[in-house]
Amino acid sequence: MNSRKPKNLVDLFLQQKPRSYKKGQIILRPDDNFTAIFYVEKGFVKVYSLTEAGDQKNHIIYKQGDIFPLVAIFTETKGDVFFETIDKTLLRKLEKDDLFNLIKTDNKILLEVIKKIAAIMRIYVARIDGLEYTKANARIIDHLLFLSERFGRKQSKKILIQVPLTHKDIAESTAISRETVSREIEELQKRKLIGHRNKFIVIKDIKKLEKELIYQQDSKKI
Amino acid sequence: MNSRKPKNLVDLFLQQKPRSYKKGQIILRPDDNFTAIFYVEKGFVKVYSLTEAGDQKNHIIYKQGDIFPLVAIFTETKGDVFFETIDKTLLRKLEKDDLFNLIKTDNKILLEVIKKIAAIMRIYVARIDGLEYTKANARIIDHLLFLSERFGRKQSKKILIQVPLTHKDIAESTAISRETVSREIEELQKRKLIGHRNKFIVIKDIKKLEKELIYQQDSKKI
DNA sequence: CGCAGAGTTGACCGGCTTCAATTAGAGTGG
DNA sequence: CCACTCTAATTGAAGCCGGTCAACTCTGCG
Repeated sequence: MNSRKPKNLVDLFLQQKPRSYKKGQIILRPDDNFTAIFYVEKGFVKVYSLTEAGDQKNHIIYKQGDIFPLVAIFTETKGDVFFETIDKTLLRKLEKDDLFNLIKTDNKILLEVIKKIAAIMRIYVARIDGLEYTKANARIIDHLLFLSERFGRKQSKKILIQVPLTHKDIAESTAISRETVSREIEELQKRKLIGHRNKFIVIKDIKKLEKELIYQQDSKKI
Repeated sequence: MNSRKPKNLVDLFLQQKPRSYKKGQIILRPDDNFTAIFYVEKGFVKVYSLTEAGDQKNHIIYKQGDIFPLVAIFTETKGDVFFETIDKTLLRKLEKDDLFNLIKTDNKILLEVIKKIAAIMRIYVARIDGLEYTKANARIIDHLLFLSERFGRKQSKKILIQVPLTHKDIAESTAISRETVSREIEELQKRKLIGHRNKFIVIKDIKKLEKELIYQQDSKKI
């Protein structure tokens, strides 16, 4: 660990040496020792678990500025999750002990950590909420809105979702079959609510999409 | 706020005056100002959002030792969630500013806060993972296992899930209709995997239940 | 005692998974 | 740079899981 005292959390990570990964590399697996913490400088890291049948269940995708793992580091329990890059990615790695030694004395950085964790927690809440839509198309639309908030970049009236995603990824994030995802996505494209620009999904009309979600969702009562 | 310097986080909360609530009272709603943080001394607080159709979507149930809200307090964003007691409950309330003033100087307590948050985050991860089972009975079985880990109390070979839950609650936590929950629960009772002791669910054979989950789940490949 | 909410049960049917058979596309190595 | 391979996506058809509706029972509580 570099000896210069870091100004803030990001500064601390940037003192570490950069590690570059290509797409599809596993950074951490369940049987690893979770003694280090990573900072995403560039790229994307997908977190998922596996069913006994071998199907993936995607939890979250970390992007630039995020740190991981959080649960394993701060609870001493390790989960059954894999961390895998889904694009060319640049990480910084810091030994857990080094971070803990620092935050024991540096209160400002500890508060930064807490805010990062809370921000990720907000994502998790949104994921749970989205997964609780009972209809497949509501779940997909909600997920698209979720993605546009987390990875979206506004371009005039449209929103470009700047993360490389396959229909398979979306299926594994929403508990829907891949085929149904394809069909629903195509339907939304036909209706000009979404589109795509070289591999990325584009939200063409977010207002309409939000209204669609309200309309689509199950209404047992009324 | 009491002037004596608290030894730890729980101690700090116990310095506040106790507030008792009966079942079904709403502690916080989306339009409230989230300027205070609560500690659960006794009882249970359910967190949920509403669909536009008025259906509840349950996120998590806080129990003794937990603190809330977390996301709203540490990210300055407020969600669309309700906090409601589901039993006779005792809470301690602390103004956000008081907590922040303390943790600015008391590093030990801040670290305690981070660990509490990480522990809750672990729950959220488990919830996401459970909601990503595509089959209803897998989702229910997983949820029962989840509940037994979070609220279970071992009694000889059985596990008593000590939290008052209705089938409706389970339905709203798993994105399954209430009728289907009833049918699946009954099936599991018939097969002696679960039972009930005065309003609480009892896991009679957790090993079998775990195996059932493996067996039930979708296996597209092989 | 009566009402409201929770749970039960049966029947129906439709949304989504599953299976299968191609097509398209992306990544790899000579 | 092109051929080869593997994964992703498309499309159609069939069948079933589970949502929905309805009618009824049960339970707790004021």
